[in-house]
Amino acid sequence: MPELPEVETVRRGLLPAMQGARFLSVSAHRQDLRWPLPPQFATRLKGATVERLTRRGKYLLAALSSGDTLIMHLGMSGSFRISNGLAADAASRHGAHDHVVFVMSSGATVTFNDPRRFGSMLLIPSTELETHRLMRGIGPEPLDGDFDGAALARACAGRAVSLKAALSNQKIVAGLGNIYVCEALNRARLSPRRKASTLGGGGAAKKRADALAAAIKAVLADAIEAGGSSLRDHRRPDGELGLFQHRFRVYDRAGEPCPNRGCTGTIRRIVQNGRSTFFCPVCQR
DNA sequence: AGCTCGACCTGCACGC
DNA sequence: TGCGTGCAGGTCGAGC
Repeated sequence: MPELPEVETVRRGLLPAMQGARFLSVSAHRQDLRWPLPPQFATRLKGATVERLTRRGKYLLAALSSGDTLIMHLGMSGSFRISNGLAADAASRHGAHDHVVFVMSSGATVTFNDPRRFGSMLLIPSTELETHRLMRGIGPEPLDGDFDGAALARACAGRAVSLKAALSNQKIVAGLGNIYVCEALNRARLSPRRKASTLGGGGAAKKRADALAAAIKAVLADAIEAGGSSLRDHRRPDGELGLFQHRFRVYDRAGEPCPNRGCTGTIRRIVQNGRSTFFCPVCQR
């Protein structure tokens, strides 16, 4: 499910259920997510209050009153669902792939579901967050004010890889994945096959970097405003569908006309680094 | 160090 | 109907 807009949508959906609320009970129906759940997972959470629920790239971070931070990642197929039934009920009444259930003092039950189990939950002392191996080295937040063409060009300097590979790399920019990389490159009219290092330098290179940084910000902001994308039946925590999939310009649109103004090209699918890329070979150079 | 690729897992859509 | 194949919004770690 999750690239930055979906994770941000999940975060906003979970806020009223989790932020400021205490864990009344925690049930782990499966320990073997991407990594095994930490020892004493339920015990360490129980009784703690979620002081702040934030996001870094595609990670959700719950800072707890206990001094720990709960790090959550949705992998490819993870989702959260909020329900409000009787607490004892809700925790025991769980369906297929409901791996973790939090019963919160807000009255909400928060259920983590993840068929493929590429998602993860970790618990680490908050003081170690910044130096943690999963956090250290994550690139700039693309929606932050100081992310711009120059920052992007700097991160791509000397990179022999394609723009597609570079933007998919969380160390270069945080939060982009297969969909939004394709979408941003189409908006910026840049080829996914172009070398990332060609964003560096003056003149035309600077124009490319500025256009790409602006396109990344725009597509992410538009997608968040639409509540993210809902593919394959995925839902937001409140059960609503995100709507941005209807506004994809290229993703999964091979054979359709390029939507860029004045362009008569046709969207094509290619494979880069083992993943589908969708782009317009006519206007994306 | 950077880069490519296989591996991790389940489910679904497709063709035979 | 069943079975095989390929594909899916991620990312880690082995091996060059």
